[in-house]
Amino acid sequence: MTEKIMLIDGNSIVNRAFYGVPLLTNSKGEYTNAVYGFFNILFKLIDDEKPNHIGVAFDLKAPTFRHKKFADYKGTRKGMPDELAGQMPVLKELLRLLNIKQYSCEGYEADDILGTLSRQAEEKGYETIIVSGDRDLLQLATDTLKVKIPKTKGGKTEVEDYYAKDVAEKYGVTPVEFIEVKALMGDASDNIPGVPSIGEKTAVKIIQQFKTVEEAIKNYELVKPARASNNLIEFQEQARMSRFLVEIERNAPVELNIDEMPAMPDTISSEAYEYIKGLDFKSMLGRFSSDRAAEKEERVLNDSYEYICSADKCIDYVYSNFDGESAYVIIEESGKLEGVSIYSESGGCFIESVNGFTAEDIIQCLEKYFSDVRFKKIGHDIKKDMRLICPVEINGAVFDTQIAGYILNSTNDTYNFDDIAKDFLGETFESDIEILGKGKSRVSIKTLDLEKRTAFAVKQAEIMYRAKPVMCEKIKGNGQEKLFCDIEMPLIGVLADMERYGIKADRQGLLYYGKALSEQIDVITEEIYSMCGERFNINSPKQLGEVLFEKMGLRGSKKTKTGYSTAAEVLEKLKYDNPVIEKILFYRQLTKLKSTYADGLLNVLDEKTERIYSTFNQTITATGRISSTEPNLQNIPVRLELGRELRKVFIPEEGYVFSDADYSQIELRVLAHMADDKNLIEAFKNGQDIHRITASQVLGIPFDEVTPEQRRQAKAVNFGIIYGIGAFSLSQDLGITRKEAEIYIDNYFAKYPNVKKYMDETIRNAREAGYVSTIFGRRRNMPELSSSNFNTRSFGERVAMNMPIQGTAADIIKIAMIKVSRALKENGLKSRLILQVHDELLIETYEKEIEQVAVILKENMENAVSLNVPLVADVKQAVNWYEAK
DNA sequence: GTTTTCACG
DNA sequence: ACGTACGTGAAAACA
Repeated sequence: MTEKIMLIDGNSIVNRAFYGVPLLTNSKGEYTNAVYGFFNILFKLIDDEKPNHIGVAFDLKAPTFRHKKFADYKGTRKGMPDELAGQMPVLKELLRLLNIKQYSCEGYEADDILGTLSRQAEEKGYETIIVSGDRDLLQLATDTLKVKIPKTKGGKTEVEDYYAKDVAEKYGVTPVEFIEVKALMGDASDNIPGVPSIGEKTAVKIIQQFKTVEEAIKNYELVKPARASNNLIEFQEQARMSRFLVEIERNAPVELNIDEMPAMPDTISSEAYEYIKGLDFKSMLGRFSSDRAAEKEERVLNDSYEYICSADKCIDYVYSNFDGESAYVIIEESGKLEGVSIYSESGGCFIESVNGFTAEDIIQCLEKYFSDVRFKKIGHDIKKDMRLICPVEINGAVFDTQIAGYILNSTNDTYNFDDIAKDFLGETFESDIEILGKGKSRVSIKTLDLEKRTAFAVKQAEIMYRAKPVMCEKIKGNGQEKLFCDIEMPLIGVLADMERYGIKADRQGLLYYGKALSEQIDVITEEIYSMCGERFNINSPKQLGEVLFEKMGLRGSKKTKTGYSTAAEVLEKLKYDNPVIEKILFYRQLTKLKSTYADGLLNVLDEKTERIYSTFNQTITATGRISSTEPNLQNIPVRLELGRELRKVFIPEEGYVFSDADYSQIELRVLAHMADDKNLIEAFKNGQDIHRITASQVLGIPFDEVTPEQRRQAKAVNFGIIYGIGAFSLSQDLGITRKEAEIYIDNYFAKYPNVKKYMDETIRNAREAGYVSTIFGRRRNMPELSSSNFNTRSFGERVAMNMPIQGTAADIIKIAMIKVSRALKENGLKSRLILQVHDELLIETYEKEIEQVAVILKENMENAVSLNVPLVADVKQAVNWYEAK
């Protein structure tokens, strides 16, 4: 076996990790994000490459030979932030405990150590890999030496691999020439001057022609453009200096010794185990075996935890202990209740279903506990519980810890017990996934012994009970009580009802629709095969890309990470080059409808009731919207006629009709209100077509003379404003030049100056406060705004502009849903709310209640809140969802 | 499990 | 010079 060596640029990777991972702390309040991120990247690299020797190089604080030659080298660099500096000793200590070899060398940077060690490794014929976040290292790539550049993208690590040929492909020069290019273009982050007026494009061109800086200087008359030529001669010393600074030293005084460089160990010392545990890196421990890890941490079972498996004892214990406020957890396995745990100051119990004492018995025993409002209940994902124990109702649910977690930070992806324990109690709790596993290796709770499963069940309730006051305090501190108590908590029941009712679908219609699609797909598939001259999987972007762009030679296209893009927007541009393109686009439309909708919906159509039951998630979106899953009923086709036909299969039950109401332009109205822009408010007060008004005002033409095309453009601008517009995207969307788009946007802001002011202020406030919020106090944290990465920061700015608008609209319709649902119940109507699609509500309406429902919908939606602009909801009746628009 | 594409507001 | 509008979920291919 050949030796495989991985050499890591420690400083560069820990920097990436620090900025790529949010500022985590362990339970002692020490920052750990950079160390955590470093090891995440390291483990991924090790899993991918399986090196048998690892070394990590670090810079020293002392000045290097580069500083001695050029005092300003890295002069613009700010020092490490304190949050990172404090983690460096931790990182180094942990590496030491894991026996990972560390290199550093006085007077030299980590780069030079890597350059030197890799040279020695190559000379000995070892397979060598260099890892760094710094592209300067690409100069070291050869046909056999690979440079890996990890990128953290939204929490995940992706790695780009570069051999010499990859550098050539991406940058148009060889790795060695890469040094010359950098010398000419300079590097602002290292304060390497380069040559003025020469940027990447020009530098590459010059080096492609002359190969080296020296040659280019010698032949400066031939260098184009003229400005570059002049500067090259004038700044030639600066260019030589830059080259010196950029080139990595490959003869630093360090010695490679692979015997001192073991791979990542499988087993670690108890010292290392304790150290990792102290950092709260639980998941990391899973990689290692250890003497200590093997000694299972036997938890001492709290004596006050009561185990209950009989009706008598259940009733006796519960009703004599939990009459005030308590937290409960329903333990469920594949949709079936296995047990219930309850916890309060007076103790905790686990009521378990065992032979003879069934799930139904438990529900019966606890009926009063759940349905009587005098038992104040803290739950977690109460909506799920409502469905689980239906028809027994849950009343008096005062606090849902999952939703509270979401309100306090809407950007987390989970709000599980372990998350809550960590975030609000500063404790670690082994999650159900850690204890029971996930996927097909998940085991039943029954496999745990009695004490363990009692502790496991009751601990969860205990966490909720203790976290609640902490969460309450934060909610109050944020001014979010109303949002939580008056919107999110009451919404739980509304959503639970919607899930329980479901929506009726016409099975025959769905089958017929799918069959018609299949027939068309068969025909068009053959047509595409014959037009392309071969049979292949049209669904595979890879195969399709090869056929279109390689075999048929269609014009080059934008590449994705893995190959050619064949997305509709790309194909659309090639429509006139080959008739097969239109066929493929149509094929895509057909197969999407068939697989996702026709087949997808049939799969979830209940055979007994002929209804479809979606799940509405209340804790997913970063903006406050709800989402819909299994199936998603919020993305049923409507824009194209063929897809829209599908809506005909969604029908009301016998004796009922649909009442469908949608808000008109709710987001733009919210914007008008929040920005308090006179012009925009006036436009809505006049009650006319808003896009047309925008066109007329921005273009300065009479309302009646606006052409359909002008209206279309204004509509795109209006949408763009809501999303945090950019001239580039608007130009793409409208097929106009960037310049024209810019003018359009400028004119828009000139006409609606308060909108501009509002956007600027929102971003400024967000940067200061670290979050944005809606009128009702819903928040989204915005760490992106202080990112040093341009793209991340720009994204943050767009999000900051969009979230308050989208979020306020979401708040408003949630309020309307609660009001509508209450009105239906208070009036004793049979009609029920069954769907919400962001700005639309659908009510399955009892025929005799049509008029009443129409009034309830319109009144409650339009008066859900009072803004500076009127809210308008249009209500329609229909015999299916297709007709409702 | 990740990537690509496409359906909706 | 960057890379390019906000928010979702599902299916199929691919690794």
